[in-house]
Amino acid sequence: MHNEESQAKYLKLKEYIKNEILMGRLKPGDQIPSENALAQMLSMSRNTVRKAISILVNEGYLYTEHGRGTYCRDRNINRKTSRNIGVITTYISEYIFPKVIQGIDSVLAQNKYSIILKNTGNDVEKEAAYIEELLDKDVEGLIIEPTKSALFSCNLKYYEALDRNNIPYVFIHGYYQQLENRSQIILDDEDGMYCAVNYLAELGHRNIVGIFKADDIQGVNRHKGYARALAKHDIPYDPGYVIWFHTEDRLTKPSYAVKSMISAGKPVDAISCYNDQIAFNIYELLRDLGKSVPEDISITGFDDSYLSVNCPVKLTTVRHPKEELGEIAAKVLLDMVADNDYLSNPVKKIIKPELIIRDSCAKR
Amino acid sequence: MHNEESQAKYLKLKEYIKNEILMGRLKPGDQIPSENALAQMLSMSRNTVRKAISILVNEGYLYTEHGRGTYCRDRNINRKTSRNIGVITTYISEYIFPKVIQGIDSVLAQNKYSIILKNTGNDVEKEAAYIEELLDKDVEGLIIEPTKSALFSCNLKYYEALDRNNIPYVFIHGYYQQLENRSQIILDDEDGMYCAVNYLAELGHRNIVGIFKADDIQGVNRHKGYARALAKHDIPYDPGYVIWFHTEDRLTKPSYAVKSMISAGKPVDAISCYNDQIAFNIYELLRDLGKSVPEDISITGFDDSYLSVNCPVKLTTVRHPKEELGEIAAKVLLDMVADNDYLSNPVKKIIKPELIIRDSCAKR
DNA sequence: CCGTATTTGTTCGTATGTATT
DNA sequence: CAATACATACGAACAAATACG
Repeated sequence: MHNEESQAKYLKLKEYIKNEILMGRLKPGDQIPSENALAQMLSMSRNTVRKAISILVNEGYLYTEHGRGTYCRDRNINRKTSRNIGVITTYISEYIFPKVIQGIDSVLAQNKYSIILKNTGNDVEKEAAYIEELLDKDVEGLIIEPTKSALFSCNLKYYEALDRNNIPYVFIHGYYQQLENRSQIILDDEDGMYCAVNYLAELGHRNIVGIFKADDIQGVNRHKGYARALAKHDIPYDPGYVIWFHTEDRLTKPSYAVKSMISAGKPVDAISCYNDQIAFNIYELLRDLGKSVPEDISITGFDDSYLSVNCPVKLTTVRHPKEELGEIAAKVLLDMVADNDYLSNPVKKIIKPELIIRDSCAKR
Repeated sequence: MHNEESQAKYLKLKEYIKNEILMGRLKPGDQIPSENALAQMLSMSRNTVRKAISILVNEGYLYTEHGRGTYCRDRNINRKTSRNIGVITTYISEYIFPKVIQGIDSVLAQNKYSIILKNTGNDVEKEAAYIEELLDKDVEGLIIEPTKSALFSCNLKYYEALDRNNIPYVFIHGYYQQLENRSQIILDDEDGMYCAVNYLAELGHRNIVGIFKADDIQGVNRHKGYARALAKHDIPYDPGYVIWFHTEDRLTKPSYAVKSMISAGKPVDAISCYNDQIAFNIYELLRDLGKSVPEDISITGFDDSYLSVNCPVKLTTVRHPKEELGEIAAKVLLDMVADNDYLSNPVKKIIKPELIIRDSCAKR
């Protein structure tokens, strides 16, 4: 077999039909074209068509009636009792993930549900593949941390498939603009960063660098808070003080950009960072450059993670209610599972963060 | 079709083979004649033979191997194809858990398996409940971090149920003595602690405190390594220098015990800790007591976690191959899933740890 | 009720691809 | 490398169930 996709013809047809069903273009009870018609349309032999169909019959997507035709089966029957909830995260890291999943697990375990864990590594295609996989596994609901949520989601059709199959889902941390009217448990990222930058400005700092993640909505919103706080204090917004990084260059870009600024002699009073990881890296960079925190430069983190207390100079940061967020998401989802009309009642919780003042900021 | 039984040829062959298996004339592992051979013998086309075989493959009576042949499957219990693997951990914490699960996930995702995650909070009854739950959910295998593995397991019957149901499982980090001949991927805890204490002794320390967890087998084994290293250096074993703690008092007991020793004026040269978390706590205690590390007292950790590098004085510790361990466990489990006779071939991997020398130990 | 067209079900033959031994 | 075994694919014929005029 030497097809472009190096995939068997019958498998391609199988996937095609399966997709039509998942995407709702084929609804339960709908008749598919006859074997002969398909064979002619797709210029393959009837035998090959039959092979594809027989697999889908075996998997429960189709059923055949002798002399009548082949039809799409209603697969929603056993869905409601699996007592499994899918959790799709972007990263399984030491950072805030463990506490969030702890919160989710505590609520789900109490209600005798299990977590099916998937992580995308912030890869949009994996997100699509995993939603499809979980559709197959009959989960009763999903908790999803969106992948690259600042970008337009190309996986919209998969979310629509979830809607059609009556599988509720809750977004955490971020959401897609196209799916704004879905349930979501998020932090008020704008307000959080506003608090941090406002605090820096009140301490007398004027040249405040902002470091933000460009590819998720949290980064975009935190940047908004940064700009708003500057405006309040009549500090002109200078794009030269704003550093944007992406998932792919997260380990190099922020440090490199700050280093360039400082060695170019640009005045820097303070640096407000996208999160504690960045702040920790910036702290180490400044130390290596011979600058002391907070005497020479103040820095703020975000998330109130273990890093903010483990850092030699404890970081002033913005509280992220990690476990609580997981708990709320799980509770909201279970309510949606019980509610037949959940699509009309999306739940949006925007958690107000608070500033945690520690040792990494000083008066100017 | 006008056969005597008015039955399709392929159905007859199917029933015939199925009967041979049920009557025990075809035993698990036996090879059936090749498709061509059967076609010739029974004077039917190879296609018809294939149809019969494909049904039996689907029903789980046979399996085919490309290029080799078609074999009889061990079918005393219906081996499902849920493509789910249960993972039972003791804690979902920031500590080493995320990296271990990352390793597990990377291998399972590659093989299109999903993780069903359960955490016991080190509660033996929850362990039992979750094994039972996962039996219900048709997982194909389990990766289990044993709960309180130093104690005699009262959940033996649940593990026996797994055996009876042909659901393979792999222990990680520890194991139960009663289930010693099951697959297990563990660290050589004794050797690891031996290296650490040996290193301390070679630096000239004699009064070496050891802090160990009493309720898991890792603690017991690490204690053995501690004792062996002392013996090698002719340092008498003094129970007064050994601190045992349990899951429940892990946050208070070690610090309290060390504090008591020091305020009682007992000479302490070095402290070798059960893990980096304990070492980190002890570091903070010593700092608060005005002792400096490593000048006044040397300390060692265990696990090479983020804590050992985030600690203001970077900890000398023992390397724990967190991701690798997860990967190995997942690979071994998948091999067992494919092996009908996995119970006779337990895989035991004991990973040799190595000492990571950083800044928390000094010559006496 | 009959006949015809359509649709799925069964069977055969043939050819070629690919993995294993 | 050759032989063997399973995998994919095409084409053809006929059987059996159904739909419809």
